[in-house]
Amino acid sequence: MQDSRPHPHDWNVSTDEAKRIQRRLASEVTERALPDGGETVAGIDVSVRDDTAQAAVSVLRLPELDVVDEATHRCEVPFPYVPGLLSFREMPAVLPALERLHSTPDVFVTDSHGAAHPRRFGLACHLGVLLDAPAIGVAKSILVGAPQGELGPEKGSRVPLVDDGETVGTVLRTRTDVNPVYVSVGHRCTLDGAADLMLDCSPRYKIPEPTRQAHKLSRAEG
DNA sequence: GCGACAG
DNA sequence: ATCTTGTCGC
Repeated sequence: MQDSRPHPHDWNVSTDEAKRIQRRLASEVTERALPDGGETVAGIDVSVRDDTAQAAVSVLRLPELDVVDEATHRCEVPFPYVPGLLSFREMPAVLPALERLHSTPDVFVTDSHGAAHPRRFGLACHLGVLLDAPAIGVAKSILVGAPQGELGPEKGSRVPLVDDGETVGTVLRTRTDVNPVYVSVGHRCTLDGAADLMLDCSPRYKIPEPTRQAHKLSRAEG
């Protein structure tokens, strides 16, 4: 992936400014069909140790899920962890890592929420809008909303994640008898399409292979 | 005021 | 997220 725009965003902002930015950019999230065919999916994750963040991106090709590209970037964390403002903590480390890729992924997947967020603008949305590319959020726990109805125990089972009367995500069982993950729209995808793709990316583990690989890479030293 | 709260 | 050993189960 080649160099993106010079100053996509100023990350040194107050929490109030961050919330205003989220509310403004949330209106730019669009829903549309995901590209189909033998695509490449980039998993993104960030690990933090002693105020230093290491972002990692692992690009996998479907349907085999072979790793075809990787990149990392380390920097000081510029923002504390505040529920709802995760993107302001992790994006500064993620963007430089993306610029180091040798290819341009078709879809981006983050280990966080997209629209399943207080202002409907989680990290997956922020990434998708800044890159203007398809993005999906896959979190391991709920930030807002509640599962609608009971989720079946079988792999592939799914129920809506509803917040304030609005479907903001999908509770998806990627492994039989294992806790589900929470999928939500980041940008340029439909909720069902996102859940379908994440299921295709989880042939063996609960966590989709792209973010699973990125998680390992973010924890690796270097 | 109290509890909840992605990573 | 991170700090951490052993342990139950396929």
